[in-house]
Amino acid sequence: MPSTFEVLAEPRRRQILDVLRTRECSVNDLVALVPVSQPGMSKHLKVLREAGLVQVRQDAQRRLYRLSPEPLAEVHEWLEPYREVWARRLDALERHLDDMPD
Amino acid sequence: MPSTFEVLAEPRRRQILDVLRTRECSVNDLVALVPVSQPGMSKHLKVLREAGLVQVRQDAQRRLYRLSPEPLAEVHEWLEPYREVWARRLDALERHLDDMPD
DNA sequence: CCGCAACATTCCCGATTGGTTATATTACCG
DNA sequence: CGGTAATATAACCAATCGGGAATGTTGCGG
Repeated sequence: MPSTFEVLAEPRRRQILDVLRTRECSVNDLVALVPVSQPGMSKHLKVLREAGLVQVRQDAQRRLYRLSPEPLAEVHEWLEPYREVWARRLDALERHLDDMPD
Repeated sequence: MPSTFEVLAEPRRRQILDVLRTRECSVNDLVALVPVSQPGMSKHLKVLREAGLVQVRQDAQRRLYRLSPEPLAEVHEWLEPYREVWARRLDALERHLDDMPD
């Protein structure tokens, strides 16, 4: 069972999420927008589903996929201590620049 | 050339970064802390180096690695629009709960 | 300048991954 | 109920990846 990080490693999966972020889509819609075959799209969507990053809703013959962003919180939280590090670095840089006469 | 996302997909590489976040380390230090052989560690460090996530400094025979968090900003920025989505969802949930009589 | 200690590289392996083609499956519509 | 549109699954392939053993490389210390 791949982690959210591994699921996001695939550029096309991120691209799929970028589309679903703005609107619900059928599989065919996504195939038209992302350069991948239909079976390939179904595979990616399965990975995204199992990671909890998308949800499906049936509409006649179509399946409408929509974003389910909760698992992204894990990534956000992993990143948090690093944000502190780079904020500290920016502070130090600013103080250093303030000390420069020119 | 792998993206930051792909580099972070590896659990052990995240583990390495977690260590380097708090202190500068030699390769041997890291081998003692992360379950991987020394050649394996050198490989991971190479990937991290080429991604700009760590920097090296030579100290006698040792090489001291330290975190270089800047590339993580890319991940942070990709995540940003999604934070808005899940913030909206939490707001909606709260409003909904406030509307419930019980 | 020799020998060791610390790392990096090479080589090889099994496993996984992403992709496509071909083939189910499913649900509507006439 | 038969056909078709939409999607999923199966089967297969090439490429990549992570891992370890063996082997280079480099820089110090005596």
